[in-house]
Amino acid sequence: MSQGHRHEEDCCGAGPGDRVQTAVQRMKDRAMRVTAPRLRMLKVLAAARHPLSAEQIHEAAGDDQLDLVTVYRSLGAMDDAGIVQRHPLERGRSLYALVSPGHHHHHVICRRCGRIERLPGCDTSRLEAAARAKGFGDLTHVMEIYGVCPACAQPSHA
Amino acid sequence: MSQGHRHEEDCCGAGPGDRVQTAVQRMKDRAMRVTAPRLRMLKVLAAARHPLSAEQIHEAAGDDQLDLVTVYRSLGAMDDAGIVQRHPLERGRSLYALVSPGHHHHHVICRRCGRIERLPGCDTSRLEAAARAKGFGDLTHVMEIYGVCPACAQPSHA
DNA sequence: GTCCGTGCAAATCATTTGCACTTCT
DNA sequence: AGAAGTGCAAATGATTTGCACGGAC
Repeated sequence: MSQGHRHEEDCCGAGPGDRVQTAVQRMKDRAMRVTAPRLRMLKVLAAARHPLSAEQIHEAAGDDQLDLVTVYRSLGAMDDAGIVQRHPLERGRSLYALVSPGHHHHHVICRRCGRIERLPGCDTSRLEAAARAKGFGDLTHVMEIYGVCPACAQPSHA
Repeated sequence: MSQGHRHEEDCCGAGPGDRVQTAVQRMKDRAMRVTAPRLRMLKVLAAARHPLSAEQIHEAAGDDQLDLVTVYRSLGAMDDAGIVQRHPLERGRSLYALVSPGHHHHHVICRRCGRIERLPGCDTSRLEAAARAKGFGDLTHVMEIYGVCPACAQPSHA
């Protein structure tokens, strides 16, 4: 999961700082405590250009600065609060990303190297409508596309 | 990863027995061995009207008739062969279902009671096209919708 | 001062792997 | 015969929980 891309922010609007502030505000609204470990996590999440695993967040935040268990617990709380979005994926792993309202999207994940890229948009409305028609409510969805990225598809790579 | 469409009759009127036979044939084509444990699993899968967990398959096939490990290993092999479709879901669990060519679909899963219902169709073509445009190949996708089913939404149920 | 959040250790749980043995083909 | 499949035990790896302490409000 290492490649030295350095892209500040891709497209629209809010920089990392703003996103942290927004998240902090939402935590306060929810009567959640804003602690040093959580701020570290938020900074990491705000700077990330794609979803991260708990382990990656732990490491990026300085693994000696906060416990992995705390990362899991805080991510759980933030997920419940709608501050981060959890992306459950194959083999029981999950990735987490700060929620950007109005920027719902999904990803392609390379089956071999784990590289992740964002895909624009989401076509689930029809399926969600069908689910709603069956009487289901409070809908959310999980969706990831898996494939082999260009680099890994290179014959020389085999 | 190719699916050879051959009999149209499989599509519309296939009973459990037919589905087992189709799966057996595909296993033979792939030089996979058709063994007693695998036949048991196929019968269970063919009779199911929704995806099952490895544990459920193990139990339904007679937990003393085959080992849980065998269930996992065979499901893995059948998944690779495109005979069963694996539905990875939250918390590291997976469900498996016999593949019905031409009947690709997804499900709604009740977050509270685990009830599963089939939803018609799949709208991922646009996203897969986007992934392909980014150079990714050999695409597959994971997608499940989560919600609260009518029964669990009942106030009296709380 | 209260609670929520944290750290550390130990526990879970679904799934995987090593190895020797059995059984298809 | 020989490879593929199986069973049992033990390992893995991500995530979770128990409990006592510490810090945010």
